[in-house]
Amino acid sequence: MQVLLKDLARAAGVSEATASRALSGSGRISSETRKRVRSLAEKMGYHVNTLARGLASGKTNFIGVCGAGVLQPFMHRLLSQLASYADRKGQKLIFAPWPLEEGLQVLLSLGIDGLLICWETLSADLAAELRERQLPTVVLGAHSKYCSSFNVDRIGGVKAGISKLISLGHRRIAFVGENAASDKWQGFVEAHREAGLEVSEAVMVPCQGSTLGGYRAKDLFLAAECSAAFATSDEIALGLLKSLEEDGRRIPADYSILGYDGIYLDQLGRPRLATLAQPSSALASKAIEQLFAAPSQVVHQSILPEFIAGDSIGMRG
Amino acid sequence: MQVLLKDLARAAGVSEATASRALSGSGRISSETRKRVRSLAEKMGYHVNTLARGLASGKTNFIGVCGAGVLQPFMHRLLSQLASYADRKGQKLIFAPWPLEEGLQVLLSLGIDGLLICWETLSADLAAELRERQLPTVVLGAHSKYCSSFNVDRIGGVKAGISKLISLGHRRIAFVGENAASDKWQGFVEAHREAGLEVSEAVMVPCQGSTLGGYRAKDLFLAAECSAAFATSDEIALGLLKSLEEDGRRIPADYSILGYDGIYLDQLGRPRLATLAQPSSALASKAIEQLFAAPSQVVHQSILPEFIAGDSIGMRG
DNA sequence: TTGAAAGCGCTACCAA
DNA sequence: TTGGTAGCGCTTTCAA
Repeated sequence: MQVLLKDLARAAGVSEATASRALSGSGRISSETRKRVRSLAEKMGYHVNTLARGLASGKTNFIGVCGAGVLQPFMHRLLSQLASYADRKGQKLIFAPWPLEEGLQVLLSLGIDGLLICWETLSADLAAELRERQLPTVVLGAHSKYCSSFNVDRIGGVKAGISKLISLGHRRIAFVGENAASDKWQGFVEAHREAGLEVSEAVMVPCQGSTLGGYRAKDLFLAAECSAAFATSDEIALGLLKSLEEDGRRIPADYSILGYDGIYLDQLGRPRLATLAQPSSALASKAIEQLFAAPSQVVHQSILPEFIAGDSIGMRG
Repeated sequence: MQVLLKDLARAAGVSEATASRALSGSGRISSETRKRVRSLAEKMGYHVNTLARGLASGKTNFIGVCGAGVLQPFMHRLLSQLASYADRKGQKLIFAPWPLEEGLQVLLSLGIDGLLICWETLSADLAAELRERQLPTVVLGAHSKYCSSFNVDRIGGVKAGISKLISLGHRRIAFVGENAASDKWQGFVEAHREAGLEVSEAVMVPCQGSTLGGYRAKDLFLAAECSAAFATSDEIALGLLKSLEEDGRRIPADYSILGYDGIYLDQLGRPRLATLAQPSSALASKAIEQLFAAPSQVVHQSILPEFIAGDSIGMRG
């Protein structure tokens, strides 16, 4: 049989109320009673029923995680960081890897104490509902009008990466990626301007945001006559790199390639793609911190990606 | 304000009991009342409180997913397949990507209706606890003594893959991977035996199960004087491939490489690694099916990985 | 087919 | 510091 609170209370010779206090950590109670009840709970194999506790207290110690990115490759690092920071606050992460609206309903009906939305923005309607419930919410990897958000400073990150390429002697750098990536394009342009270089739109190599896209972008890239490429995602970078190598070009001797995201940080040893990695550790710690900060404080912050010096960039040949 | 069942009932002019019946789909109730209550619920934005429903009914419609593999790269496909099959049964997946014991406690205290354990086996203790709670449990990607399990037929899969290499003219194939992979080794040997070929232990190239491991295994592989390599994971395969190409060898002209797992199926276009992909779709549908089958029926099944003919294998040069 | 009422297991309030 | 008691929001008997 499942051990219930009343069984525990009876065995300890106290009331259910006292047993509950002993376990929950709050409440006024003698430390001796607490110790006794807790050790007994362990011995008897008692575990609170989360459902009942949540219903009675209105708190579940669950933090819901949803949003487009939840199952994306570069999210592994972020998710495990989030889980570990949350753990220190005694909270557990629950993932709802579905479309935002749907995932949100599940999470809300579970009585989560906080919500993290990853790589997606919040509609006004949803924001209103969340506000009404007073649910602490943080948006990660995007900006939100409605709640605290920790965005990635794509402009600054790309700018720093491109400056690095320029300092390595590259004077004509291709911008390979989906056109929509306008933040990244802006950082790209700013780095050039700061170095006193002109940027022609001819260095823009449009391609789909996949490895295949990068693979197919080779001819356009070569036609752009650049000595280096900035790819707006690591997938693109890897595809392009592969395709250039198959063509007999050497990386980084002939061409330098800089990626974005840091998807393979844990996986690839050498040769490692130089990339602008998502600042997952900073994002995670700030997000969790903010979730438990004064709820009235709405904070917006942008965090720079981390420049990872890999083996795919070098001095201009 | 949050809309509660009693608000809905009052608005519909029925008792809470009736409103509850109208929503839950079971219970005897006139279809007219049901329709009225349901449309009203939608209009008023009513959502059941999962906590309360779970507490009262003992059912949550949640299926817990835990085990070592939950956040591994090749699990993406499996997890989304699981989610979609579960959805058809009106169930939602909840992920607990922590060490098994810990994740299990969270899930159990949530009152899940079923449990999927991925790529891990169940200890006798845990099995006993699950049995006591009568929680339908299925183990995926491993064999279990204690509950239904759908394992991957690694032996048969590798055997088929190696036979394919043999049919392409390869007579001496390296086995690159961690030594622990004994199922795979067995399949490797059987394929040779069936073809009337001898297997020398000299073709065993031990290496760590990472891209870096594969990258470093190059010299040992070359020393083994094989025309093809079977790597026990795609990471290893990719590392080895990369390292050989850097060395000026052409794949598959000079060497054929076959991987295992299918981690990049969705991501990489060309060139695509030939691999033995985890049979995620079959695993997912069978697992969900079994979860709702007669609980007394314990089923054990092994499913063949899917052979993906990529561009990394070819006729012996 | 419906309504009234008794819980599900726990926490929170009040009084002692 | 403790115990009694009234719910949390829902489902599920049992009668009607």
